[in-house]
Amino acid sequence: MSEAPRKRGRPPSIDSAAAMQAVVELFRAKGFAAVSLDDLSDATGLSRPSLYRSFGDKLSMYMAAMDAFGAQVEQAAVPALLREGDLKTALSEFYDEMLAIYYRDDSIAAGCLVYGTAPGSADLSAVKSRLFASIEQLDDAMRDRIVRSFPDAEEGIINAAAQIASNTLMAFSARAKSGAPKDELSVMGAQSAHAICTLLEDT
Amino acid sequence: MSEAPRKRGRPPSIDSAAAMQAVVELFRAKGFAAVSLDDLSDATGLSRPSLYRSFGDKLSMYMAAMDAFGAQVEQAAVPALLREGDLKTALSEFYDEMLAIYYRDDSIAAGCLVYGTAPGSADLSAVKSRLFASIEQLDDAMRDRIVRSFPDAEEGIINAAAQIASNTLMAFSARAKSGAPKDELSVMGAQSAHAICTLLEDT
DNA sequence: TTATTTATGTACGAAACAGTACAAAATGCA
DNA sequence: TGCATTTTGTACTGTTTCGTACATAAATAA
Repeated sequence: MSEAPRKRGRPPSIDSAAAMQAVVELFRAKGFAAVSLDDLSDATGLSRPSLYRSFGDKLSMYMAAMDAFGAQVEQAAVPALLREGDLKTALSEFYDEMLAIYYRDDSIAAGCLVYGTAPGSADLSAVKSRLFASIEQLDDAMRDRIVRSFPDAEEGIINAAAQIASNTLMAFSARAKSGAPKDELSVMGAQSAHAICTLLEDT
Repeated sequence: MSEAPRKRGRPPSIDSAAAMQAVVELFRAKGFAAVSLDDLSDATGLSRPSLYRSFGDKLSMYMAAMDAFGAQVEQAAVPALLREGDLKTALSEFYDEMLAIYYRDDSIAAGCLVYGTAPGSADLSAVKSRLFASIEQLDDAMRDRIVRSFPDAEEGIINAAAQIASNTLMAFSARAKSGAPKDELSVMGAQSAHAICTLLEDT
């Protein structure tokens, strides 16, 4: 499996993962339409033809960037949500992990690549579908986690709680982009988690 | 005041309000960066030089569109929030009015001009400031309305409730753009209102 | 060494774009 | 009727942008 059959021609000299990370950060900061291929070329250090060969056209790059960003979220934040323990701390810690990503790029509050920039480009059907899938995935993850802590809650309440939990995260992206300080959102996340638990316990 | 002193030169032949409405719809559907002046020219029926004279450059048009959109929200939805009665129905009806705007343009779910497209263009400082102001305004309106129904609630709870109420609306825009059906969001709004009231009553 | 295969960047062409100069059109005023 | 004033669209400039053709570079295979 890990055999390297030594390929034939000139070996690639580009760091594909690092380039993709630069692509993610650029789209995250400026959105889809405002980024030109020259911008991407500058940010990655790859020539425009190399970009095409590696990632296809601009839309493909954007979609790939969303995949990469999603993988980072999956790896960094989702484990906090799934950890054992009470729902309130799990949610709070999940939000904090997401905020660490949203505020990752020191100076600018880059926010969420998906929830922050995809809605503005949802006239492209591929983007719209991807956004829908991401939201659905988030709702499902929230619902599953809630059921785990409150197995006897009725379905309507569970759905409402899950959606509120999702909505909080989506709003975080907009708030981060607007320049809201990270600490403020962290408190907001804890309060939101508290409210969700109150709702679930109360019924 | 309403005197028309009959101006001197050639009278304007353009309907400035209708043109602005077309500008709003275009930016709402495609975001800031993806719209070209030729698109705006086609949509409004105004020539490019006329657009410059009437509204300035593209960024000015976008800012003016956000003002116009905000005025529509102020006129159509905010009264529902401020109406007398219990908080739950006031919130639910406010959400429904906002959804009517978000889904206004029959075919496409245009969502919110501010929360849907501004985050993706927040690297422009003017847009970022405008987004921040809009969110702050929404939070304040929610807080005021909540205090009116729950004057004795403690401040921390009020803030949390207000932010949840705001977050719900912001998430609506993203969900609408993703293609979520309007009815689904209407139910979500009612459930969110219910949760907020539960939180306030419970403490 | 020579041929083959793969990767890379320079350089090109076509299209889209923003912004403006300028002349024509439409009104009031004398 | 002519003059001043304001609006309007055509036409033009320089720039940006996308996408690709093509020649060069770096490796393996024979």
